[in-house]
Amino acid sequence: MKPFFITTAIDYTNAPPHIGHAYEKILADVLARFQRQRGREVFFLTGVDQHGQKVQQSAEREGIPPQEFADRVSEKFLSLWKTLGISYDGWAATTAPLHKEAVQRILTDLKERDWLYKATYSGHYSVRQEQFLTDKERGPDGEFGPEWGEVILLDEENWYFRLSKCSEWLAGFLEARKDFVTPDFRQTELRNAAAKITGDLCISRPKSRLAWGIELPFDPGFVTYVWFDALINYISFAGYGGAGQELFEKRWPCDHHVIGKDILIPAHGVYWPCMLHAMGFPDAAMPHLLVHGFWSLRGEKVSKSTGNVVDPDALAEAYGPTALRYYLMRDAVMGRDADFSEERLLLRHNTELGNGLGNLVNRTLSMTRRYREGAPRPVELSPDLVAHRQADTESLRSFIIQMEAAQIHAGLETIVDLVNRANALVDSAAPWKLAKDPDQSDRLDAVLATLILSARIAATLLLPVAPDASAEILRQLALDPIPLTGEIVIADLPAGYVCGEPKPVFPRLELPAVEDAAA
RNA sequence: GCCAGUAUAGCUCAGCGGUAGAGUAGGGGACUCAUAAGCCCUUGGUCGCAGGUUCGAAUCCUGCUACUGGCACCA
Repeated sequence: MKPFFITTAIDYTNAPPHIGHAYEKILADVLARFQRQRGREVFFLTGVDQHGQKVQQSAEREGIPPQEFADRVSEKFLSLWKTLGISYDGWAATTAPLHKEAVQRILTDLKERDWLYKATYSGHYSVRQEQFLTDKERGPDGEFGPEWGEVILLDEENWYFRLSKCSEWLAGFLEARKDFVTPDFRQTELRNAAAKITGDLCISRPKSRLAWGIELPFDPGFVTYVWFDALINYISFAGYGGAGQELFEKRWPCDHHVIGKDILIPAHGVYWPCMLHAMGFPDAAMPHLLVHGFWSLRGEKVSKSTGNVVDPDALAEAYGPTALRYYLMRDAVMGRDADFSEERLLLRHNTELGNGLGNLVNRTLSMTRRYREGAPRPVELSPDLVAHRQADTESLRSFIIQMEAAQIHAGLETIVDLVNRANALVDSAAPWKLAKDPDQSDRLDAVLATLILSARIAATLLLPVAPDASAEILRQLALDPIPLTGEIVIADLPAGYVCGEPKPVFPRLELPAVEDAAA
C-alpha cells in the first residue's frame, strides 16, 4: 500500500507560533499517528517558510542576516513541536539547499516549456512600504493614504507564470474531482472563486527590491515569489526530481495537505494544482486538501493588533500537552471555526479525561487488585457482558471510520461514549456487592475482566490524540494496545494476566488563581 | 456587490420531512470501587425573523436580519 503522506502548511518565520499553528500541527499529527497505528507507512511533512520580504525587513530592523533571523524564529516552532509531541518525519525549511535546487529545476523546466515569460508591469508603488499598490489600498476618496508615504508610478520587469492557460483545465478538474477539497462547501467556494481568477501569476521579485529568496536560475536579477517557492516544499522535501525521486514516486500523491481556510484561495486551490498541472502531473496525481477552520478567542478574532493572541507554549506549560491536544481536537468540528477558552479546556480535560476515562481506569484497577489480587479468573460471560463487549467492538469500528474520514472530534466522542458505558456498567454490576457474595464469584471475575478490556480499547483509541497518557494507562493495565492493523481481533485477557497499580493519569486541572489579585 | 458558511436548551454541539436531542452547567436521589470522581432521575428551547410548499417543516423553497470567510468594488 502507498505510504500515507500528510503535510501541513509551512509556517512563516516572521512571528512566533500562536494557537492556530499548534492546532494545525496537532491535527496532522493525530491523523499521522492514527495511520501508523493502522500499520501504514507514514510520511508526515511540516516545516517553515523562511523567505520573503517580511523576514528580510525584520532582520534588517534587528541588524542581523535574514538567515539568522529566520533560524531564530524557526527554533521557536521546533521547540513547540517538541513540547506538543508532533511526530513529523520530514522538516521542510525552505532555505535548505535541496529545496532551492528543486525550485530552480522546476523553474528551468517550466521556462523551457514556455510556461514562463518576462513582461513589464507598471503601477503605483510605495517607496516606504516597498510594494506595489492595488486599488484595494486606495482610501474612500480614491487616493492612497498617508501611511504609504510617497507613491510613484513605477515600471518593473518581472517573470510570469501562464496561470491563465490552466483556467479551463482547473474548472474541469474541480468538476471531475468533487472530493479535491474537504469539507465539501470549501470546494464549492473554490469552484466559484476560481472561475473569477484571471490573468497570469507574477512569480518573481527584482533583487533590488527583495534579495531574500531563491534566485531565478535563468535571470539572476530576480528571486522567486514566496508562494511559488513555498508550495513546492510539498514535493521537494518528499524527494521530487532529486536523489529521492524513487521515494517520491511511492509517496505521491499527498493524502492530505492540511491547511487553514485562509490559504485555500488562491494559493492551494488555484496556484498549486495549476503549478502541478504545468509540471506535468496527471489529474489522477493531484493531492487532496483538508481545510480546517480558525480559533477565535472569546468570540473575537485572534489578531496581533488587538493583542488577544493565545500563546501555545504558555498553555502547554500551564496545563500540559495532553489536555491541550485533547481540547483542540475535541472542541473543533473539522472544517468549522471554534472558540477558544481555558475554561472549556479544563472542562473537557477534567470531565471527559479525568472523571470519565481516568476514573474508570482507577476504580477498575483498584477493585481488581482488592478483590482478585490483580488477576481475574477466566469465566463464562453472561449475556449482558457479551452485549457490552459487542457494543465496545462497534465503538471501535465506528472510531476507525470516523478517523479515516478525519472526523477527529467525532472519534473522540465515540471514546467518551464507550467510557460512559463502562462507568455505567460498574454501577449496575456493583462489584463491591458481588465481592461479598460467594455465589457471585464468577460474575465478579467476568465484570472486572470486561471493564479492563473496555479501558484497553479506550486507551488504544486515544493513543493518536494523547500518546503519553494512553501509554501510561496501558502500562497500568499491563496490556499492549489492540493492534488496529488488518482484521481486528479483540482478544480476552491473556493467560496469567495480572494488572498493574492504579495512579491518576489525568490529575484535576484548575485555572491559575491570579485574576483576583488584579480585581 | 457577488459567492459561500453559520444561526437549535445558560454554554458546546447533534438532528436535516413524521410527537424537539446529547454532553456540560443548575436541581433532586440512591450508592461507596474510584481523581469529592461515577451512577440514576430531573429543570430548561415559540429550533434567528417573516412568508411559502406539504396531510405534516428545526429539516425543503423564497425574502430579511446578524455573524464568519473568500472574491470584487471603492474613478
